Amino acid sequence: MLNMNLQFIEEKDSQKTKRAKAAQAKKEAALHDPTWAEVWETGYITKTGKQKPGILQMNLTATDKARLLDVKKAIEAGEIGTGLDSNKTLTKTKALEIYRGLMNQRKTGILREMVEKTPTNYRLIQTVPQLRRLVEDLERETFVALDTETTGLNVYQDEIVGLSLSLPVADYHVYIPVAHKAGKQLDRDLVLEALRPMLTNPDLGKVLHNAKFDIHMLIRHGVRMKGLLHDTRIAMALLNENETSYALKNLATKYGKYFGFQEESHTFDELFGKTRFDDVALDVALVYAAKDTHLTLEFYKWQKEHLQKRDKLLQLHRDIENVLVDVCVDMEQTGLLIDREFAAEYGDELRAEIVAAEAKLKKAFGDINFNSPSQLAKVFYDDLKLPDNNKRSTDVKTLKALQGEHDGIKTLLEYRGLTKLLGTYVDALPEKIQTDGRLHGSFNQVQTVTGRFSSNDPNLQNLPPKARKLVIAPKGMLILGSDFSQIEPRILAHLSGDEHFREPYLLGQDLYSTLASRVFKVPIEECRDGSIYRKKMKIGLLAVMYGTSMFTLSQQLGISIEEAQEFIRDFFTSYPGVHKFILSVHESVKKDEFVETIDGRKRRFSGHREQAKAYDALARKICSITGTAEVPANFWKIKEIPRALKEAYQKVKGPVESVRRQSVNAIIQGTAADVMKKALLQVHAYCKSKGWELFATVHDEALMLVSDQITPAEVREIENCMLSAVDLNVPMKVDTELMKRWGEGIKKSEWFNQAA
DNA sequence: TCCGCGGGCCAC
DNA sequence: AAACGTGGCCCGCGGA
Repeated sequence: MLNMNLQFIEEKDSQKTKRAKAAQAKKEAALHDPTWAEVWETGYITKTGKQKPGILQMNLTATDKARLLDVKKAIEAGEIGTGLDSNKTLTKTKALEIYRGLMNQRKTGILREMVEKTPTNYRLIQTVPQLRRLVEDLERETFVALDTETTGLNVYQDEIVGLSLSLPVADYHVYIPVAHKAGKQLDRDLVLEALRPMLTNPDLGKVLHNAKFDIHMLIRHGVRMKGLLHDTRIAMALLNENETSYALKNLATKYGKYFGFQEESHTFDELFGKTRFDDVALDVALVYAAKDTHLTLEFYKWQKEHLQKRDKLLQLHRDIENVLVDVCVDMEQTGLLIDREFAAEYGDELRAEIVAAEAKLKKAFGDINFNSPSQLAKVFYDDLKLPDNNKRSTDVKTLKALQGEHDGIKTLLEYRGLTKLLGTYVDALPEKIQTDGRLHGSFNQVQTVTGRFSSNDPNLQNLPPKARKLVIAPKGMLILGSDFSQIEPRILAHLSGDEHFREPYLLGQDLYSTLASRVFKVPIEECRDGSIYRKKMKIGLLAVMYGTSMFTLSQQLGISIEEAQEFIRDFFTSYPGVHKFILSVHESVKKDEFVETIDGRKRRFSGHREQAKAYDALARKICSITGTAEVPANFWKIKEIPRALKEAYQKVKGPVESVRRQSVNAIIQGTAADVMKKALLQVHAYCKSKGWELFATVHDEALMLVSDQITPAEVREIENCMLSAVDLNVPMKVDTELMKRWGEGIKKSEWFNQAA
């Protein structure tokens, strides 16, 4: 209920939905764009300069559309002139030119106004006495807000040019310039040394927005910050995982009215664009930077109130996410050692194979760019007249189906694999190596709606086995990877409480074999590892957990839709607790418009209640006509159902079923993410005590660098760290591998056997 | 030259 | 008529 009074509940579209929506929007914009017509009013000018009346049919990007509306408003308000005679029509080019001028005019105006309105308790620290006074005042604080301004965003290369601090007790906000190109200021090292006791004091709480960045920057200048109290970016992600932007200024613009910041806040980009912060004049820098920590401080107080009203979320924040920041920083600092020689050789090898494949492809398909789907589609479906099924797709699935039609397709598939491996991994990874010789990817603990980690620049969570081989352990060290075995099915077993589903885990039997034997009603001997029953069951369970449609399942299993339906029916009959659990999630998300993990992480689905009610009502109506318990899969073909009813049902079916799939998945995936985060905290602490280092996490796996003298007992310790994060009503299992080179892991038992 | 988008594809 | 959850990166392509 508490969620209702806040504007937290917004739905962020998945990448897939976003793409679909964008495509649709583009289509519509291309057909008819009244916005543009409004701006032009009298018509439009064609490329050749001819003026035409009527509505312009032009494909406008959403950005341009917004810009033109902005220009229109500004002209009407007299903010800016068009510079045109009144009888002339505005061209698109001219309108965008006016827009640029308008932006510059506004920017200058905003900055001037900001400086003029600098609050009296915003202060520049430019002299030693001022700094000394600041340090004295800091001693009376229990927490402060902190931020760094830098030359750029690369935490391994860029530098701090200033620090801002907000002092709640002393009630003032400072900016300490240390490396601006102009203006009176103190030396960076001197300032950092003066602040070091305070920065490294774990008992003085620090409040930051996106603390990871500033902690990295401070490490770069030799200071390891301690005492992170609250990260407003992380807290915001917990309070609303659907937020479209987590930039502080955007959040302030949206939520500032709740904590005393009425006016619009402008992002760095809006105000400074590509200007480096050390080029910014000090009076401007003060008002911009001090406002940052001022905002952060007030935002923190406001967020704290809301967290305190939500026990579980507060705990999740305090005990998991907040303390995880340091783990994340360490993980990124450790980075990965890349075998450059191996990468170079492997790259050459791949390049040779690609050249050979290209020659074959040229013979088969002509001199086109084989990386271009549009050029390939032209050759396949226009020239060679291959069956296109109205899709003209060139993806792997389609190509595999077409393999029999043309000899060159097999080569194209090989070529795809080779170029993907080379371009995305083998060539790309070494290029990201920083000056310290290590590859430092970024791990983000609050970038996903479910609570999983994401990774980027480069993404270390999607390296295929062949690319993992580029990563090696430094001398005297080994790579150790521990992963939770079947964590998501185990969580489903726990949450559903299904006796039969839990049984194999309690008895230490193979889950998929047991499931297969029960569902397919065949002896367990026929369902062992490698059997077709077990394989099908694995796909089937994924379908159950993620709510796959019968169509997709039938495709994946190579059976008819009816057989797929029967399979799922049999599964639910065999495991009624699982069925009950899934239905109960559907019910609760319909009632609450959110679901939560065991640790209280929420995923919210705004507006679902309404749609789910409509969907259920329409489904009942259809069922009353067909006389069935559920809407038949082939309802479109049933003549007795009125067309309008079919259409109304179809319209809500997609979104409602999508939310249902997402909600079941969010609980399972999100709980697994919570478990992994707790495990990382334990593993990190243990590694630190040993002088070892965590360097990555891949959803259900923790990867670390350990001594090559590691003992079996120490491996058990690590596994126990992982297991201590789990509290389910079925046992958890952790598998550990050791290796010199990632992707060449050897099970711990074999590793120690062979060493002995 | 840079940007955004779409198709495609890698991981769990 | 549309068809499975969570992510990020590469390339081509069209537009500024």
